[in-house]
Amino acid sequence: MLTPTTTDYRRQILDVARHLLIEDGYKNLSMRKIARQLACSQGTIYLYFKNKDDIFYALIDEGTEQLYRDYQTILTAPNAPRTHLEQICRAYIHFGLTNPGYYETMYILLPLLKKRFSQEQYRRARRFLDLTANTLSNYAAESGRTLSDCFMEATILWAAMHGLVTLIIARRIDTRLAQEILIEQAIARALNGFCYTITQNNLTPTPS
Amino acid sequence: MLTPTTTDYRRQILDVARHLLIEDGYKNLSMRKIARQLACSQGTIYLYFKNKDDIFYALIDEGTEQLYRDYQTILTAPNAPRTHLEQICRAYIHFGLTNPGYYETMYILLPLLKKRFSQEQYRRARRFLDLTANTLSNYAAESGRTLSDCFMEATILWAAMHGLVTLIIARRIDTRLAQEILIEQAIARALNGFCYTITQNNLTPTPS
Amino acid sequence: MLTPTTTDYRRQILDVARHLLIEDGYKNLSMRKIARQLACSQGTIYLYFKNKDDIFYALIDEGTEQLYRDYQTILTAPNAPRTHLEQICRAYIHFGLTNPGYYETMYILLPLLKKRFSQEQYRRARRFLDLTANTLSNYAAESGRTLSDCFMEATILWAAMHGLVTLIIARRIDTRLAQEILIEQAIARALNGFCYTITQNNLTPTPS
Amino acid sequence: MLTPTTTDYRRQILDVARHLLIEDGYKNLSMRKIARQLACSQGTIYLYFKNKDDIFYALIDEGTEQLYRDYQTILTAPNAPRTHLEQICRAYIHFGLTNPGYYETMYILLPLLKKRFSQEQYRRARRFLDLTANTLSNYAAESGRTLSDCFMEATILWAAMHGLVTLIIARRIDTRLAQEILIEQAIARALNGFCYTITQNNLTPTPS
DNA sequence: TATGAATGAGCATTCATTCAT
DNA sequence: GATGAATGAATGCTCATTCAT
Repeated sequence: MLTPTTTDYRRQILDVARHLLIEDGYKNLSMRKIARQLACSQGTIYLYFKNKDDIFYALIDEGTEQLYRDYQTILTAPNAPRTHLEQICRAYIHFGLTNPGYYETMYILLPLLKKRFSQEQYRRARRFLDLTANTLSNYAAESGRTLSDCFMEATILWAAMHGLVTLIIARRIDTRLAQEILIEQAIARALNGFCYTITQNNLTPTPS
Repeated sequence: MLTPTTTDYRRQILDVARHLLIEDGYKNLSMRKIARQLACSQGTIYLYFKNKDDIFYALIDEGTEQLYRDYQTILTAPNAPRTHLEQICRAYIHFGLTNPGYYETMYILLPLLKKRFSQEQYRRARRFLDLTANTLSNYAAESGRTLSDCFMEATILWAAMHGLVTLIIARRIDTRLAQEILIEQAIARALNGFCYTITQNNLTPTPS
Repeated sequence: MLTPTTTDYRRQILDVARHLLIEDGYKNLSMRKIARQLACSQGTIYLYFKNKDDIFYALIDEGTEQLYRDYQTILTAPNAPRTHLEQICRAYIHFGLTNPGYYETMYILLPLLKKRFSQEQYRRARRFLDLTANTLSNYAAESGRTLSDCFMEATILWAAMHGLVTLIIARRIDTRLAQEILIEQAIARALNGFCYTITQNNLTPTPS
Repeated sequence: MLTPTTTDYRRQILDVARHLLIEDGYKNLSMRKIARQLACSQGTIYLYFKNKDDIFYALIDEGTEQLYRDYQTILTAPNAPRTHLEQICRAYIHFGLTNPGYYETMYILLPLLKKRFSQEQYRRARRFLDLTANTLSNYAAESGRTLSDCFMEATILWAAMHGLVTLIIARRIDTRLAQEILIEQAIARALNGFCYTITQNNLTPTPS
C-alpha cells in the first residue's frame, strides 16, 4: 500500500486553522475549534504542533513560501523589468486578497505572538523582498540609471501594496471605488514614483 | 462643588482603555483590567458602555477625530499644496506611530468586531480622506492640471502611508533601514507617483 | 441585619480544600473539585483566592496559627517545664494526627509550591519553635544548667516529633506497635535526650 | 552481540524516573518525560511497568534495598554497638539527603498511591529496622541491660532521623543552624535518649 | 518487542456579562 | 449611580493509558 496520507493530520490541521482564521479571525480561533472541526481529540493536535503559536508559524511559513514561488514563476518569464514589477505587484495583492488568512496571520498575528522571528524565518520571509529589489535594480539598469538603495525602494513598494491589501481586507475602502481600477492605479502610482528617484540626486522626472 | 465632572467615568474609562491598549495590545485588554486600574467595579463600566466593543468604537471615534484635527491644523497654514501634502503624510505616519493603540484599534480590531461601521461613523472616519483629496486637487490645479478622481488618488496615498505604518508597528521592516529616511523617501515616492498621472490620459512625466 | 456570614465563601473554600486534601491528598485536589463540592462556579473561587497556591498558603497560615495557640494555652498553665515540654510534644503530635490536611500541606506541599515563604510567613511558622526553645531553656534553668543553643535543641525535638507524625500518617509504622505507647515513649526518649546535654561540655548524664 | 542488556529498558526507566524525580519532584514527573528522555515510545514503558505507580513501587524497592545494604556494610565492621548506632544514623541521614528522589518517593509519594504495600514489600522495607533493633539490643546487652521492646525503640530512633531528613529536604530548618552540627547533635540526643530507658522501669540515668 | 497515533478527561486560569442591592 | 458577588463558558495545555500495527 502506498497510503501517503492515511490521515495526514498536520496538513488538515493547517487547512482547518487557516479556514477558521479567515472565517472568524484570530480572536475566535482556538485549539478546541480546530479539534471539533477535525472531529479529533484536542490532544491530537498537540502531537503535530507544540502549541497554538506553532500553528501560526507554520501558516506563516506556508505563506512566505507560496508568495516566493509566485514571484519566481513571474520573474523567470522573459519580460521587461517594468512588466515584471507590475506583475509581482499584482501577484502580491492577489496573494493578500485570496489568502486573507495567511495575510492576517503574517501581519496582524505575528506581533501578538510571544517568540520573535528566528533568523531563518526572517530570512525566508524577506526573500520576496530581495526578488523585488533585484527587479527594481534591473528596471533602473535598463534605462541606464542606478538606484542608490534598491532594498529600501523595494520596502517602500511593499509598504504601498501592503497598505492597499490591509485596507481592502479590513473593508476600509469606500465602496464607491471600483476595486480593480483602484488596484491598477495604485500599482501605476507606486511604480511611477520611482522614475523620479532613479538618479538619486535630482528629482527631475525622466522618461521611462 | 464644581462638578462639571463629578466622576466623568466615561472619559476615564476611555483613557485607561487606550493606555492599556498601547501597553499590552488588544489581546491583553479586559474589562477587569480597566476596572482594576480605575479602582471601580466591573459593573460600573457597563453603565457607560454597553459592552467591550463599544469601548473600541469610542476609541476609534476619538482617533478619527484627532487625526482630522491634525489635518485641519496643517491645512489652515498658508503653504503650497505640495508642502501641505508632505505635512499631512508626515502627520499621518506620526499619528500612527505615536498612537499604536488607536492604530491597532482602527485597522486591526475593527474587522474583528461584530457590528459594522454605522453610516455616521463611516462618514467621520472618511473626513481626513476628503481633506487629502481636496489638497491633491489643489496640487493639481496649481499646476494647471486636473485629477480625474481625486478621492481614489487620496485613497492610494492613504494606502501607501498606512502600509508603511503597519509594517513599522509590526516590526517587519529590516532593521538595517534607517526609519527616518525610509519614511521621508516613502512620502517622496508616493507624492511623485502622482506627477505622472495628473493629466489623466498620458503617463508622460510633467515637471512639477 | 447582622449577617456576618451571608455566604462566607472564603471560609467554606478553605474548609472544603482541607477536607479534600485529607481525603484525596494533594495530587487529587483541584479547583474544580472544590467548586463542585461547594456547588459554586469555578470562577467564584478566584474571587477569594488569587490562585491554587494561595489556598495552600492560607491553609498553612491557619495551621501555624492554631498550633501556636495550642502551645500558648499549654504554656500559660502553671506547670513544671518538663510537664510543659511533654504537653507541647503531645500537642504537636495530636495536631499533626488530627490535621493531616494541615500537616501534608505544611511539610509536603510547601516545597512543591513555586513561591518561597515570605519573611513574615516564615516568622509566624517559627513561633511555635520559639516557644519550644523558651520552655527548654526554662527546663535547663530550673535544674541550674544552661543550654548552649536552645533553638537548635528545639529544632531537634521538633524533628523527632515531626518524624513520628509523618511516619504514622504515611502508615509506615508497624501495625503491631501500639500507637499510644509509641508516642509516649518517643516523647520520653526525646526529652531524656537533653538531660545529657544540658551542661554543654560534658555528656555525663546528670540526674533530672 | 554481547546482549546481557540488549536494551535493558527496565533498568533505564527506573534510572531516568529517579533522576527526573530528584530534579523536578513528583508533581512534574510523567510517563511522557521518561519516554522522551529515554528516546523511546510511551508505549514501551508499559511493557515493563503496568502503570505509573508501579514505577514508584520499584523505586521504593530499590531504595529499601540500598539502605539495607548500607546498614549491612556498617554492621559487619567490628565496632562497638554505640559506634554502630551512630554510623547507621549517619548513614540513614546521608541516604535521605543524597537520595531525595528515593526519599520523596518513599515517604511522600507512597501515601498518594492507590495500592497499599504488599506483605512482601512491607517485610523488605522493614529489614533496616530489624538491623537497627538488633544493634540497639546489643548496645543494651553490652552494658548488662535489656530493652523491653527494641523494635519500638528502633522505630523511635528511625522517626527522629526521618523527621530531621524531611525537615532538611523541605527546607524548613532555620538557615542560621549549621547543618553538620545539627545532624551530629540530633544523633547524639536520640541515642542518649535510650540511656535512661535501657532498664525499662526507672528513668535514672546510667552511664554508658 | 516496540512503536507512536489517538484518546478523552483533567487541569488552572481568565473572561464578558448580569443583577440584586 | 455604583457596587461587587457570582456565573458559566471558554481557553491552552498535559496527562496516563490504550491499541492496531
